[in-house]
Amino acid sequence: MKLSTAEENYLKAIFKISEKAKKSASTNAIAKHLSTSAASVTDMLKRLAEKELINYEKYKGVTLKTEGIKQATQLIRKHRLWEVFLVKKLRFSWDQVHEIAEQLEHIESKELIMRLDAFLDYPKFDPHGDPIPNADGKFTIRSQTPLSDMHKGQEGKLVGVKDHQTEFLKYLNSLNVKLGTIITVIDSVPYDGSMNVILDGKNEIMITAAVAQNLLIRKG
Amino acid sequence: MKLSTAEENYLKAIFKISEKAKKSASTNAIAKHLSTSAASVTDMLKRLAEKELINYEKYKGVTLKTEGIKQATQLIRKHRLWEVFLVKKLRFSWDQVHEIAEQLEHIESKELIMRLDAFLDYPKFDPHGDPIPNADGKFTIRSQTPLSDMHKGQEGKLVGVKDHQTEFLKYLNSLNVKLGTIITVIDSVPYDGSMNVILDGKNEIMITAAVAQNLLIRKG
DNA sequence: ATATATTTTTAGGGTTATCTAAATATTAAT
DNA sequence: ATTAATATTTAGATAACCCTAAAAATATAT
Ligand SMILES: [Mn+2]
Ligand SMILES: [Mn+2]
Ligand SMILES: [Mn+2]
Ligand SMILES: [Mn+2]
Repeated sequence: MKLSTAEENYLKAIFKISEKAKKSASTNAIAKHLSTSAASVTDMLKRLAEKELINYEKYKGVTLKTEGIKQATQLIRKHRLWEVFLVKKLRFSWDQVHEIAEQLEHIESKELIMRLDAFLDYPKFDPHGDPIPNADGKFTIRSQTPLSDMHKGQEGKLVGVKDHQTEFLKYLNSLNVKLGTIITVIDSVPYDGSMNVILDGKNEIMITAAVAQNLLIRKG
Repeated sequence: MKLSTAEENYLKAIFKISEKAKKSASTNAIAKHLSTSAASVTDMLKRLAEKELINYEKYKGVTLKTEGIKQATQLIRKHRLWEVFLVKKLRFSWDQVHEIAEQLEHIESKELIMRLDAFLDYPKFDPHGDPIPNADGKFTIRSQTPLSDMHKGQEGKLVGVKDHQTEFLKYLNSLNVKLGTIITVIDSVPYDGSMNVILDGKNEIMITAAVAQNLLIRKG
């Protein structure tokens, strides 16, 4: 089934919202995610339901049907592969690639994605540490903990970030925190959740709770 | 100025038609080029004229204004750079890349094109031998002659093809004719314009006039 | 020069994807 | 259980592109 860019974006939004909330996506949540009006969302939901891509009942929120999941997953696969390309091959910084990948993900060609995947050597994770679904839509699962849940003395490697905003990523750049950085918790302040950590066994820095919540660590 | 995909395609069509015909582009020529109706073309021409991208007078055909030329040229630059990427990096065959490049050319990011250009080592020609305009819109000019205009005993290198259709390119593949192939004219038949040629000093083959007209040779 | 053929434009519509404002349904609070 | 707040849908428009059929302008042929 050939979908429009708008339809694809809605499916991806529904996928991401229900993945995070672990329940059906509400009209307002979709509207917010896509920076559009609730009325426009209702409009589109009717059309997506008509095409059998989603389960939609008035006032009840939506979930993706099998074909909707497949389409959303493929879109995410394309988005993340392109992000890898932009960072690994074109040497973009991880804070510059999301917007461009938002466009590239809609390019339609099975062959292109197959070859891109091979060219990049079948990456399993994107530049933000997000898993890249394979051609069958399977995601690699990885055990990870938000830094904010770790305790004094614990150590691990930064494997992902929750927040993808340029602002946040640039701040991490300025702290010299990147994927692969080894983070050791020196202590955490119960009062405000801030933490003192050591990066790669070298520099000690202070990290606020807001930042710690968005850093995903693989312990050990 | 931010243009829609449709607007960009019209500008490119007008550019190519007037380049080839060396005069203004007619409504019908544009319609044919874009496989759309003449009515739709008139509709779009009004909008492009409104945006000061073209010179348009009812019934008189259109030419591009400065900004229209700039936009069309940049689009061609992007198309051809992507084609180089697809062939050189993703190992597509030259007959498979045009359709995908038609999509990729509309991705908007100055930075992306700059980096792609560098990644590809600043190519001057695309996989079909067409010149890639530089960032300022300048095309490299190259002396070239259709094989059909060459005479017995003359020799040269294949540097481009006029016809870009998959059908034609696949036929060339089957003849083992590619860019860079040295072609020596053994003789040409005045009756039907067909020619006998030698490829890279090895195999002798026969080429019809229709094919010879679409092969561009740099003599010597 | 007039008739005929061709090209181009206009008229009238359709689809997709938006929007704002108003109406209705659902949820939360008293 | 009403009422108030919030969420969602409907109503009515608009803009961008596209269409076919009909009208008008231009080009060609006799
Ligand atoms: Mn992204
Ligand atoms: Mn990412
Ligand atoms: Mn092409
Ligand atoms: Mn080309």
